[in-house]
Amino acid sequence: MTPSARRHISASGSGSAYDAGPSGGGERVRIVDLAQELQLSVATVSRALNHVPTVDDDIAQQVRDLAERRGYVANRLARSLRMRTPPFVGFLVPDVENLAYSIAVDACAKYVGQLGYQLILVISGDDSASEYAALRSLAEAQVAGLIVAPSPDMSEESRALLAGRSVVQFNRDCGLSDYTVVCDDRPAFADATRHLLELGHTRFAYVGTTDVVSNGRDRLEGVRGELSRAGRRLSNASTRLLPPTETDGYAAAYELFTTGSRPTALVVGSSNLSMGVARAVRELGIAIPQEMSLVVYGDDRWGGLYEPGLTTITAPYREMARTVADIVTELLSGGRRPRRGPVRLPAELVIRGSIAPAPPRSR
Amino acid sequence: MTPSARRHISASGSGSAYDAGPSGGGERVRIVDLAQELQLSVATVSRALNHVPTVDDDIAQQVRDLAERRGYVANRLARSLRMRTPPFVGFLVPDVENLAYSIAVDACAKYVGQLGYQLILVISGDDSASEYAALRSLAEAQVAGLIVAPSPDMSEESRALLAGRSVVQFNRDCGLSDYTVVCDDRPAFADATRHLLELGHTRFAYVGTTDVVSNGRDRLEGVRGELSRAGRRLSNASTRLLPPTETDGYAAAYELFTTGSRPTALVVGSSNLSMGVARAVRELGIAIPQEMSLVVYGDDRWGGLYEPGLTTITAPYREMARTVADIVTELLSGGRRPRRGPVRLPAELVIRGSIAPAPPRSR
DNA sequence: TTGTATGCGTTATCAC
DNA sequence: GTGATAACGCATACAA
Repeated sequence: MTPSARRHISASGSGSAYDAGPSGGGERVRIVDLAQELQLSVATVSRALNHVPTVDDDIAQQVRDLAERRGYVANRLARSLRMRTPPFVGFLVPDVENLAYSIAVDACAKYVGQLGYQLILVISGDDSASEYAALRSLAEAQVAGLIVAPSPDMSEESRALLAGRSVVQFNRDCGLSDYTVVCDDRPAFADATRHLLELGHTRFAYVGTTDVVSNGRDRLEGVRGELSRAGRRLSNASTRLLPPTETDGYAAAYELFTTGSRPTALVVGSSNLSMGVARAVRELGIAIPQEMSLVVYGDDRWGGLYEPGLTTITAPYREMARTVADIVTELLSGGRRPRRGPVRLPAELVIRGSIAPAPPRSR
Repeated sequence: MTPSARRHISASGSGSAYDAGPSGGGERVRIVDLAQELQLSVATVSRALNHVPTVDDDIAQQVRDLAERRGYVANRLARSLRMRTPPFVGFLVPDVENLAYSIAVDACAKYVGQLGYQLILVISGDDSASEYAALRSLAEAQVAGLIVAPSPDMSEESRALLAGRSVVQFNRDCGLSDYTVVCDDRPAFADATRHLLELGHTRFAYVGTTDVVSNGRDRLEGVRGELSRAGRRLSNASTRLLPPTETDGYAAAYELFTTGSRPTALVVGSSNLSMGVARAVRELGIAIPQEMSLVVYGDDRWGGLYEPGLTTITAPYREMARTVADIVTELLSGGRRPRRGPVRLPAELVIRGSIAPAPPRSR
């Protein structure tokens, strides 16, 4: 019995359209099957399929025709094992709902696809144990390169897993690689603060994420720095650093608005937090911008919908995505290495009606 | 020379931290390397690594310790080739920026990860050629199952590629599989229309996507059906079916608002279109809801921010994601097959201030 | 131009 | 309890 004989066991009277192959056979067709049917060696078939020029034109055409008819699909796992060239690129993100990540993942999946790679997406949930598991599974898949948006507290084991591989850091710089694409938030937050100062505000508050991640730190420092240049400072009571969730933002804002003297200017340093803050604002019936000026962070697409419009600090999502995709592309295509060092793309401040002069009686 | 001897060529004085392995070696360590170092056979090492009980406890521990020390990472491609059990699940989406898809992708990546699979993400861009290429690459990766949000005009070749595989349709039903998770938009669109009718509106307009996809059709039919029950109909002039992009929405709305008699009630049937429409509304200074009532579709997170709030029809994204992840999970774990037939989750109508009685002088 | 034989890293089937 | 050895599907060095 030939090695492939046992393959041809499937019945002709196949079941539903979903569980039968193109020719009615459930089993995948391999090179050896084609070779047998054409009375050729696997080597010749392989060469024909790969357009190796030494193979006879007629034979080659025959092979490719048969391959098409029989619905032959190459096994990339086997090919990759033999060629020692992995077909995958990994992308690790905390979550893919975040617009920054979804746009970047989208761009990278398209780009690497054009290069013949495929993108394996893994989610860390910003949890260091899940992150390690995710990275390990990427390593097991022999990824040719990986894009990593590290969690704030990446473990040593995780870092070790990354050693010796082509990695590009995205959105967060944790010193894992020479290749990094981040958003430079600081100037935009400083600008926003300066605007608020010029509008006469004195009671500032900031709601942002924990400052161990570089982004969180930068945003907070943007506000703090500009305040201190004006001889002011952010009190601890009016600085809230939280996990980036809607509910945390809501809770923090609610408390901020209902205890002590209410701030007249509030800057929010995260997209999810912004949504929670907005909910608290609306629920408490706080008039924007008459009673309070508000600067939020994140997706700008809805900010312009209603009057007075929402002043928004927004990351250059598309540009970040394009940049990281370009770097990965260059890294993979093996040509000249991309320029080393972090690429810092400035965030943009979009001013709309949600900021206004401080109310007269403030302080 | 032993097979592995040529491996140990890397120098001790390694370069930067990013291009050296944990032990300073750039080469990956394989089972045979561990076996040689411990003077064992590859079989024993493999068994120890896989916790096969027949192996001596001491030996097993030794092996696992060494594996850890040397940073051994299994090659899943080789394992999968041998075991004939693919480690991947594929997910095909038109784009991953769309909230419905990003949430579903997120959920599925997490779920399949827990089952030891990894998710390969491919993007079709709603283009049938890219879609075919994407599906083919998934087939080449030998995916154990795949989740597909088909493009409106999926080609025959693409369908053939899907035959014989476990597939779950997501968000769009194109008759590719018994397993389908979609949003039932029709009732919500009908509800919205009924509200608008009760508010005395007579000049309706609808801006939606081309109706060849079931979703687009359902949404339009929800509006049309309710109008006809009230003895009214949507004129062709006030029905715009377009590709789902912000710019298309803007252009269509702009034209709708500036030519002929302006509608007093507008329903939008797509998230991207909604953003374009909103931009046109604001740019033309149309007062909502005084001059026009507006119902949009999509992400509801920002709709409640400002007064009067945005009446929104929103898909149950989380529930859809959870459902599709559950089905895939059941399909993969090979237990009892999930219940066949499409799962239709109803869209939700969130009523806010953007709808109001029709202005007095209308018709 | 084509066929034979070998190996990619792993697991499984046999002996021992 | 352990060790040779053969496969998994594919690509290539070498022989013919």
